[in-house]
This record gives sequence, C-alpha cells and structure tokens, in this order.
Amino acid sequence: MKFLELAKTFDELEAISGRTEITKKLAHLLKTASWQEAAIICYISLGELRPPYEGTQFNLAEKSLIKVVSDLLGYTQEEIKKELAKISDLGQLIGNYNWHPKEDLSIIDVYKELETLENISGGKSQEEKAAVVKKLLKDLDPISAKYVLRIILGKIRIGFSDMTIIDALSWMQEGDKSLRHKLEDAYNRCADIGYIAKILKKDGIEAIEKMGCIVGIPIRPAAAERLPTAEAIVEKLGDCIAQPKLDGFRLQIHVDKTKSKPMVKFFSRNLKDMSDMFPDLVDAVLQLNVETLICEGEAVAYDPNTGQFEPFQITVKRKRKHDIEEMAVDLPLKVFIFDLLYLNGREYLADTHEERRTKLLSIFKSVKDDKIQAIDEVKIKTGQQLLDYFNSMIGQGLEGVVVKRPDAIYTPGKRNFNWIKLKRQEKGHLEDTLDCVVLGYYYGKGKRASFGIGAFLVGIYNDRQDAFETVAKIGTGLKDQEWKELKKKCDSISIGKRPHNVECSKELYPDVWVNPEIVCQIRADEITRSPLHTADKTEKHLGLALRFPRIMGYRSDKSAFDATTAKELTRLFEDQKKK
DNA sequence: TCTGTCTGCCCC
DNA sequence: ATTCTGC
DNA sequence: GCAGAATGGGCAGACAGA
Repeated sequence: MKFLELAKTFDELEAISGRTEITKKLAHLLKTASWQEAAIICYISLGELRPPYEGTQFNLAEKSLIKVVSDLLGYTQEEIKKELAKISDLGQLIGNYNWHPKEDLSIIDVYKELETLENISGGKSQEEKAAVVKKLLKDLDPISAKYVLRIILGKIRIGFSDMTIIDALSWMQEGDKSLRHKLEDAYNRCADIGYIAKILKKDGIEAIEKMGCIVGIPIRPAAAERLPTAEAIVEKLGDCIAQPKLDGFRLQIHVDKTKSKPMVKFFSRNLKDMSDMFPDLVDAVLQLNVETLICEGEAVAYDPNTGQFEPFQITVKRKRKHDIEEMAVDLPLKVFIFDLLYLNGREYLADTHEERRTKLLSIFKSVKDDKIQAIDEVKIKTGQQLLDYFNSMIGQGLEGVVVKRPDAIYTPGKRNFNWIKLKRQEKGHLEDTLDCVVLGYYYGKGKRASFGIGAFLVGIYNDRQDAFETVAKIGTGLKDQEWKELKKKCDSISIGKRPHNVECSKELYPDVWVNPEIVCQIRADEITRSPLHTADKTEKHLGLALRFPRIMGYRSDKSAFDATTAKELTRLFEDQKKK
C-alpha cells in the first residue's frame, strides 16, 4: 500500500466528526491492508512506531522541525513561526504547499525511514536528523508530508485513537461492532494494538479470544474517578474500603521466577518500561512468595535519615537513566502494593477487590523487607469515617485517599467509579482559590489555534518589589466560548512588550502581553518551589508555582493590586508544609 | 567542561 | 495531571 | 459516560555551541 493512500484516508477522517463514520472508514482501510501494513497503520495512527513499552523516541519535535520546514519551503524561521501562530500545526502548514514528489513511497518505506531517523544519535545528530527529514518530506507529496510531520511530532490529531481502532477492527472483520468486547479484552491484557491487528488478520477472532495476560507485557491500568467530598463518595459507593494515596509514581510489577534467571519488570502508568530504573527494588520483589506475578503499587522516595516520604518533585528524580545506583542510596524507594492482577499462572482481573486483597496479603506473609509492602486498607461505612481517615492521611503528609468498591472487579484500561480519589486541595476546601492577575496569553494548537489563544500567564502582586510576579500558566477550565471572550478582552488591553513592573523568566514570555488588570480565580492542588516562576522569588530561594492550575472564574470586583499577594501566597505555602 | 535549549504517547 | 466537547 | 484533545509544573537526557 502506498503511503499516499493512507495519508489521503487520514485527511478524509480528519474532516469527519461522527464516530461511527470514522470507524467504518478506518475499518475499510485496515481491510485493504496486509497484516504487516495493518500493524504499522495502528502504530502510526497513534504517532508511534511500536507498542508503548518498547518506546518510540525521535528526539526531534516542533522547534527542530520548524528549521527543517523553513529550509525546505525556502522561508525564514520567523515567517514560518508567524504562520504557525495562525494555523494548527506544522503538518497542516506544509500540507498547504505544493511541490512535485520524487518518489512514490509505500507505507513500509516510510516506516523504515522513520526507524532510521530514530536511530540517529550522538554528535551532529540533530543536523543529520534534519537532513533525513528534509529528504523524506521532499520525496513525498504534500499530503503525505503533512502526516509524516505529525507522526514525528507524536500526535496525528485526526479525531480517533486506540479505542476507535479496536472498534474499527471489529467492523473490518464482521461489518459491525460485535467483536468489540473480545478485541478490547485482548488489548487490555496485551497493550500492543499492532499485535492485536496482526493476530486478528492472520489467525482470526478465535486466536484473539485465546489471548490472556502475559508476564512481561503490561496490562492497561485501571484509573480512578474524582469526587469533591467524602460524603459524595460514601453516597455513591455505600460500604467501601479506603487506602492512602501516595504521591509517587505508579508501577506495574511483573515477576517470573520460573525462568533460569528470574525476571522482574516495572512499567509506568503509561506503559513505559522502567525496569532498569529501580535495581534497589528487585531483591525485595523477589522475596515475594510467588512463581509468577503481576501486581500494582505506588513507589515513593523517603528520607533515609528521618523516614519521611519525599514530595513528588524529589521522588521523580528516581526516573532516570544515569547514576541510578548512587541515587538509589541517596533517595531510597518504598513501594506500596495496592492490587494483584495475576498470580502463579492465573488471572485475577475478574475477581472482586476483596478476593484480590486476600490473595495479595497471602503473598506478603513471609516478607521481611519493608521496601515492599501491601498498602494499608480500612473499612468505611460513613462519610464522617472517611473524612476522619482522609484527615489523618493528610496529617501524615500524604496526597489523600483512594476509595474502592469492595465487590468490583479490576477493569483494565477504564476510568470509573469503582475507584474514587479524594485529594487535598491547597488548603482542603472547595472554595479555596487564589486571585491571580492575567499578564499575557499564548497562541494555541488544534482547536485552540482557531480561537487565537491556548493558554494564559497569571501572576500575583508583590508589594515589597512593587511588581507582578508569575505563578502559573493556565490552559484548562474555560469553555470554548469563554476562551474566545478572554482573547477579545486581552486584545483590548494588549501592550507591545513586557511592562516594567512584571517579573518573568524568558522561557515563560507570552506571545501577547496585556496590561495587568484582569483578576481571575485559580484553583490548584499544591504550591511548590519553582525553577521558573518568579512569585516570592529572592536571591535566597526559588519562586513559587501552582501544581495542576485551572481557572474557576473571574473576580471583576477586584483590582490587580487587591489580588492574592506574594506575602499571602508564601503564607499558604508555609501552612501547607505544616500539613 | 560548562551552559543553554529542546524534548518527552515523560512523570504527575 | 484537569477540564471540556461531540457523540 | 466514553473517547479524544486541549492544556499545566518540573524532572533528566541529549545535544549544540561556547
């Protein structure tokens, strides 16, 4: 199959909004393809070359590709950037130009070329990569070039993703969605969509039905919903159980002790292989009384002197490729196991939480090493009980609690109310927001590009410096219409350059500066020390920033100088440290 | 060797 | 991570 | 409610260039 045929189909798909219509068209494409081609189509539709746990990394993205595109089209980088501000992305941009393609490349040709691109590394590699991309784009026609660029950027953004591919595979085979559940079950157990497509095309649905969990291949993780209060959660679940929510990273742990050399693998929430990053956990995992095992837990770093859990900013330093052994000494990890998915050749996905919990505890009986332990769990009957438990967890410096339905099975790949998280806000109450001042805005991508705004910069007033200092960028919380309105408002008070009384790192300079006068309510989960933001920044310490910031509304009754002050923000930060 | 910039289906 | 939107 | 697509702070890694 020619790459152009694929690109043309993508172009058609991009224009369709109806899910069923997209699915049918995709099904037709997959039917036409060979099984090798179908697998490749699955991967590149997701902006990947392989399943997530094998990884795809070009180390080349927008900034570098702007150079390639400007070079190719014979414009300056400034001219390209100017046009980029108006339209959605580089792919779209290049697709609007015209040239005569030199080659008529197949899907497999392009795939091989992308693999080549991935494998270039070392000194001068950026130059080499640029040359390879330029040649590839030149050889291709504009429509194909558009999608090749989007693949390298990691997102093709044509309104479908993995679950639509699963649907399309059903349509491809049966002409309806009757195989959806079987295919989804297989995909949830083996997160390699290209492999699913290949097996279905080669061996049929019978082979798909036989697929189960494989130790060493990640299962798509279940996720928790969020509710604002303890009461709402108990109302929703009735009698339930609660576990501490630790602020580290989620690990899916795979163990196979039946091999001559025991295997231990760790996968991230996004199914990345992190197996080499935690050599200090391997021995602890091998103490578990199992032959084969897949379980899930949360890993958190702690201070070896005090035993205190470290904040996420510290824990995340353990996600690294170099100096692993040294960091394991300075920042030891503990991992708290909260679920069991597979044990000694048997799946536990369809067992209830209670049954999985019992089985999980049984494998911890003889484990001495507290580097790995089963997470605590308490029974909850009332909202008050849950609130008390939540408060005691917050008191211990944890992120909150996760509440679970005791009779629920494990639903891989799904976010639902079987699990509900209750998290600490910056002070613990819903009404808790900061009043911040809009300092400027940024152009957006995709749909936001058509609004002319994708995010905005906010700050607070520091009376000691008589200046506005930045505390967050906001990219979520407004409706489409509200984004348009904010842009209009900003344009009416825009100014050509940074006002003298705004302190801002260069990396955060907005595309359009505005006079500091719009006051908005910002909610966040936490205040952190920031290497970039300037709020409360002094020679002695870093500034402050907001974790997970979002806008809740405006404070038109307030002037910019009446907004939250640096002093107040510092106070909130200090209070938060005290619990 | 040091520093700044860009990148990451990154982690959250 | 949070949030919004079309289906 | 699902699936998808917008967007956040901040870390280490990979290079380029001084």
